[in-house]
Amino acid sequence: MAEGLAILRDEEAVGAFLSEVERAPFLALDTETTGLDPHQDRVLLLQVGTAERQALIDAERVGRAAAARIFSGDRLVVMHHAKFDLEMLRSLGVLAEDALVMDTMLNEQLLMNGRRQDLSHGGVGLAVLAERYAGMDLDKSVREGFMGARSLDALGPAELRYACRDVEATYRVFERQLVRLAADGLLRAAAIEGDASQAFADMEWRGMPIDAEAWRAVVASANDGKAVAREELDREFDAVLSRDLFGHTSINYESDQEVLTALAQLGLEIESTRRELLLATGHPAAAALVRYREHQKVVSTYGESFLSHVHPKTGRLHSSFKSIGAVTGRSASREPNLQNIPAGSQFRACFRAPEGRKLITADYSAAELRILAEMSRDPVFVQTFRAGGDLHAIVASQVFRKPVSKTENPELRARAKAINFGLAYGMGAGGLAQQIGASMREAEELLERYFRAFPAIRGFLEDSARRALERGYAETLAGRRFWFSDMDRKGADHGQKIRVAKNMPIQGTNADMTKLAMARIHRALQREGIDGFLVNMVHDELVLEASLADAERARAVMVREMVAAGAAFVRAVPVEVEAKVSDAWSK
DNA sequence: ATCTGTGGCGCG
DNA sequence: AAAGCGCGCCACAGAT
Repeated sequence: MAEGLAILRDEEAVGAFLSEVERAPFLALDTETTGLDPHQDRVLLLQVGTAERQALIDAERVGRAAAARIFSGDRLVVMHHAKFDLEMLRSLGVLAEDALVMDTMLNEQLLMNGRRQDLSHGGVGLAVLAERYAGMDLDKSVREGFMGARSLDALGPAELRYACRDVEATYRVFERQLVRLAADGLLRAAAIEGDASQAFADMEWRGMPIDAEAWRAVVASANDGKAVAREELDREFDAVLSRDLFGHTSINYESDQEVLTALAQLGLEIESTRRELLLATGHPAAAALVRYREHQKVVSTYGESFLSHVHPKTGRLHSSFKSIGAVTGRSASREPNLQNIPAGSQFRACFRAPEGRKLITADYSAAELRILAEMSRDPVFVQTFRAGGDLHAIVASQVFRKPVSKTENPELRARAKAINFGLAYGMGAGGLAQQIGASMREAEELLERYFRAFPAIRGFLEDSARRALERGYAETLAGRRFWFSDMDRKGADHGQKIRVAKNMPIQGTNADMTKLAMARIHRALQREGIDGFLVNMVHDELVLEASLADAERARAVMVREMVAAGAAFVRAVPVEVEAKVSDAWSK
């Protein structure tokens, strides 16, 4: 790495280096930046190379051109936490649309999923992997030197050597990971994750548009509702509350302890303050508490603190998406979480496209049940989806022995929907009884009727879960795996493992297809020159912002690519996507 | 004054 | 309330 200490500052030098390493099967890439915010901070250094040879590139002078060359053709570029580097490069104007990307961090998560407790953060850092796979010691203390640096001149020889070591480490780690990924059948999942990291990077960088004023109005009205609910609560609890000089009650309704005590004084002995138990008492005080809680939840979680995440430069919400956020393979969103915005509420309407633009919402219809149909090949499930029938309604009419449709006995359809999901994931008769407010005996009978109507469902779920426990892992249709080692170590009981074994392949396959869809949409929009980009993903739903002129084309791309991504895994039944062009995020 | 675990609840 | 799965955020409670 002798030449590594010189910084390349022109395109010819970059070109010369790249031709020297063009025979390498892939390149490792890393960046050093002035900070973590792609909208405020800059890329100083771009490091690229192999295990033997690395180049340091002056990012501000030739970063964009260098990146264009690095990401050209179908070269494989490997990064550790690629989303971060891609997002920082995105702010340099680098699109990397043809890039073939792999991510050593996501690879490690795939390899360790369920095998190590600490997989979420510390356990997959580059320094840890460098040590684990290549016996390299990445001196962490040098790394701090980069963060304060405002320019390349501030970087001394130690920092530059360190920058080269990161590339070397990434390269060596990936070489070793490849062998393990292949051995565990994880190459396809790794490819999906790598592809999706580009879409996630762009999505985070773009951000979700929000109308903060409209949002504040919704919060204000929730605040009013909370105040009213509070007065109502005070009236209900009047007999057991003490008041101060001003007549204010001193009870803290956020404290479960205090609430339980007050309820007991009213003669309501319940084991917890969960909504379900409160409502079951049928007492007006409990009902008032539930109403208060709803407002409280809205005001606290979706109140002013939510708006603190609006970016000062862009005015948008740049949530941080963790591609592998759950052991099933699902992603997670934070700061803010854009995946738990109240549905069918005023809040979703506050996510509005800017002037002259549109938001397009597209979601898979009954994704998990179609996946279950694919996996089980249950004849009734398969036939129903092929015929375009209403599965929940059919379940309801079979189980309740009454005609059910959107118009006839619709409440039974809603119950059947809950049953469908619950039973598919291992809910027992007890859970079902509670869910639908039936007796244990009735629930047992319903359950029996359900599984008689869909003979292959129970058999499939039980067989596949048993096989998963035998071999030690569950897996999705893309080959993503979840090992039971952590659960075993933690002493999880058999039933819990069985339920995870039933659910993970289904939920995880849904994640596989949505991520594949994201990657395909991201690429297609760029290839077709459409003015549109992803702004949110909620497990089986994608939200895209597009110009007015391109909205229809963008919608068509979404539907086409989501269906294609779904069809990569689900073949026995059609994959259906509902998409809608609108001014705001809605279903 | 801060950290960590837990209960409760928003979403799919 | 241990028994349907997966998350993140808020507030409280008990700890340091």
